[in-house]
Amino acid sequence: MKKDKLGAIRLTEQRKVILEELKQLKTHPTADELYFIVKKILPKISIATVYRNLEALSAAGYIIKIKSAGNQKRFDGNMQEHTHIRCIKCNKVRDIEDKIELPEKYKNLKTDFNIIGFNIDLYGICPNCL
Amino acid sequence: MKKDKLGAIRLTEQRKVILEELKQLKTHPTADELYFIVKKILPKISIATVYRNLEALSAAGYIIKIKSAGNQKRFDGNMQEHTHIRCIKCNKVRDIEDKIELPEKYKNLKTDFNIIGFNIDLYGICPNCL
DNA sequence: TACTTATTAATAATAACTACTATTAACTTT
DNA sequence: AAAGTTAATAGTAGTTATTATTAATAAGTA
Ligand SMILES: [Mn+2]
Ligand SMILES: [Mn+2]
Ligand SMILES: [Zn+2]
Ligand SMILES: [Zn+2]
Repeated sequence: MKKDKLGAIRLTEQRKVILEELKQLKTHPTADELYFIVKKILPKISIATVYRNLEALSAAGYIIKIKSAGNQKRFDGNMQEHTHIRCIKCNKVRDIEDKIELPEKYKNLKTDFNIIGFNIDLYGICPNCL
Repeated sequence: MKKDKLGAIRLTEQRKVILEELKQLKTHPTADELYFIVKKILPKISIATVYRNLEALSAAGYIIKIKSAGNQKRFDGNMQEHTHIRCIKCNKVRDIEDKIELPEKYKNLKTDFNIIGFNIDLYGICPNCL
């Protein structure tokens, strides 16, 4: 079985197209937005397949799932570490080139949780909504 | 970042109880969790009233709405600036006393968005899920 | 008081997933 | 290659968390 080094998932035709199309976008689409894009290439694809595979691809580490933008999840094919800014009006997400680092002094915060990582995102208003 | 002045909403009995109960908790409850707590004091309250008023109270600046913890929103009556850590297994949210500041060098990020503020939250595994 | 507006409880409706099922495709063993 | 086994898919049903509607009630105002 030809499995990829990232996670153990098989890259089916549907998954390949979802992944390729997502990687070409800078827009952080929602599942349904990506469904309409992918449907141009695979007209018979089911929306459930898109949802299922966006989940599978993010679990396997191929893509990023952005949960904090409105009530819909958004997806990102750009695996470079980078920061996002989200529009509080329309929930669109834009990349910010700079990778924001957490200052040293916050490396050992007092908590009984086992710290794995952190998330920084900015929020504001996009040019379109201004 | 910026504290809004409290909006003008009428504090009905239901709203007072929701607010008081929420402020006594350190647990960042979901709407339905808070519904069961409030029901002990106001047994006839409707769950829709809890949802509606959590929205109203957060819009008016009385409470904080935490959107990035799983698929349910969580609410926080603690209006002191503070940071959260979220358990990636059970989505519970815990306070971290320290207020994390965005380093100076990130004050001038290159973006065409109108930056309003930023969010930092940590994630990890809570003692219960370990 | 009479009128107007806001809020409520109860319930219906919605949005965004998520699970199920029968079918097909891919891999493994014979 | 054939048969057996497992994984993935399309289509659709079901679920969950929230949001809208509605008729009744409470609060604010003239
Ligand atoms: Mn991005
Ligand atoms: Mn808190
Ligand atoms: Zn916008
Ligand atoms: Zn936990």
